[in-house]
Amino acid sequence: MEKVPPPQHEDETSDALTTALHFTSTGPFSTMEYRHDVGLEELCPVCGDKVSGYHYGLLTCESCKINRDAFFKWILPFLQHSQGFFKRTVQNNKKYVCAENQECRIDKTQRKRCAFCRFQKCLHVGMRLEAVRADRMRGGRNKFGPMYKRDRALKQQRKALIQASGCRIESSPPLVSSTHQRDLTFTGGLHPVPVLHSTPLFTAQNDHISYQSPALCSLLPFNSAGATQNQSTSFSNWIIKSEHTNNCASSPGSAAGIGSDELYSRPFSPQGPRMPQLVMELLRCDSDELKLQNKITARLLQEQAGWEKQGNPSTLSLMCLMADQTLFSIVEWARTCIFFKQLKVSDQMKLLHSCWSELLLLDIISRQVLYGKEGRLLLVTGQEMELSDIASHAGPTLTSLVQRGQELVEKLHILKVDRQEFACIKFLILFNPDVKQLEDHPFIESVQEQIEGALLEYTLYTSSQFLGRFAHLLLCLSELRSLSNLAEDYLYCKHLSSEVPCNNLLIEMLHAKRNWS
DNA sequence: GTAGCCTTGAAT
DNA sequence: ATTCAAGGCTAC
Repeated sequence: MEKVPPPQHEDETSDALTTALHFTSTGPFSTMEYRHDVGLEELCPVCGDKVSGYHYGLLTCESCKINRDAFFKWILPFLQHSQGFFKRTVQNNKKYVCAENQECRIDKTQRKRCAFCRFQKCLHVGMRLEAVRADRMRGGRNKFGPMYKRDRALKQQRKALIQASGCRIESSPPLVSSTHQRDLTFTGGLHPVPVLHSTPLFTAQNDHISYQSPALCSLLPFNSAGATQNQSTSFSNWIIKSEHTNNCASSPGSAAGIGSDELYSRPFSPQGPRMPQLVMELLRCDSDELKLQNKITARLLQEQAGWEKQGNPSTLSLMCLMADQTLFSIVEWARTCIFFKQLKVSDQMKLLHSCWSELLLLDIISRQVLYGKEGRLLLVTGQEMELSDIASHAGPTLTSLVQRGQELVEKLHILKVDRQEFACIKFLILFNPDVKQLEDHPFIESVQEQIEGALLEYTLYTSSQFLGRFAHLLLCLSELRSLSNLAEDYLYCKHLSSEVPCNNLLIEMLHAKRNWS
């Protein structure tokens, strides 16, 4: 569906960004200085054979590249209504069926044995449907060019990190145990409620606070560079106070832009990978979970007073109000966090408009992974819902969304993703260089690269199988993106049928993104 | 059907 | 002019 590839910004940068960009524009792993053969010694993620180059979105071997045709025969039954290329292939409409349990092992020697599982694996590792040309035109370049370029730069960086550390993949011991924190309880004074609207959530108090659609720009400081820690921003009837207890806004490195020299200068100590300081800096930008819980609970308590007039809202409406409040906290996090507050408000808005739903979803998912219990949904207020209850009350779309969300939570849980990694992932989502018409594109790209580097280094530091882990995290990121798109579509439908509260930030963001693209 | 090699052609 | 990831060809 994509029309135009994002423009390449490799020109020299303005003074304000010089420090931050120094690392990527002149450093040893500049995106402009990769060698052509970077990564070619890698193994095909589908079957483990030697890769022959980038094919349909990632480095694979020639054999798995060629198998796109069979892949399309497999996918065809699901795309009967598409036209063009698929119509031409329709006479070969051969349906692949797995003779086993759709979980055949795919490797170099066995890859021919099950076409179904092979192509499922192609999909799973990230081969891109869109890279196959409907018109079968040969040669030329496609929109994946910049992506391949970034990937190469990252691989080069990774290789250099490994060389610098002198460590081998199989000999790197886990240096730090998982930082899972499952000892925290958030039940507080609130009781778990199986289905929200069956029980009053909060005891009513205070006056009803109504609000009109607060524009995102009113949440952002007029001059982002001048944002201070305790600045109050008012909009409509809300007063939002920045109550961050972290020191990210006032830390010495972040005020005028973190220079890579400070945070990311020496990839490794001679002994091996070290804890990247940048990761700790990103973590410091996170607000405390308990404080967030109290703040959002308090706001919802105020809201509740207004409900008595119209009767209790539906569970879905309540969830939207909660999501709306969480969105406020996400915007607050963004506008005070490192790197982002250096951006112009216009770029800040573009980035937030593009990724709000991913951040929101990540917030929910990370809460389940870090603090949740199996089979239950832990809300931002600290309350819990039975997932089976949600499933029994939800329609097929929401049920499948929840199901996929649960699967992602499970994946991240098995990976034992910790707060540090979630903090990095949040930044990776926020600093998306593929967002259109960014004024400070080079800066945003450089932040993205720094964060990727830091996350990679962190996984090196904490995991014995770091390469797989890093790749897994990035895979989860793409699943998160597709889930958030589905969630947006779902929400939009519910909005059109007036089943969710309007005039809030959530709906405003929903509209803004649709108008934008 | 598979997979190694070939041709193509927009972007650089 | 070069690059390199598309699609094509064909021996197996």
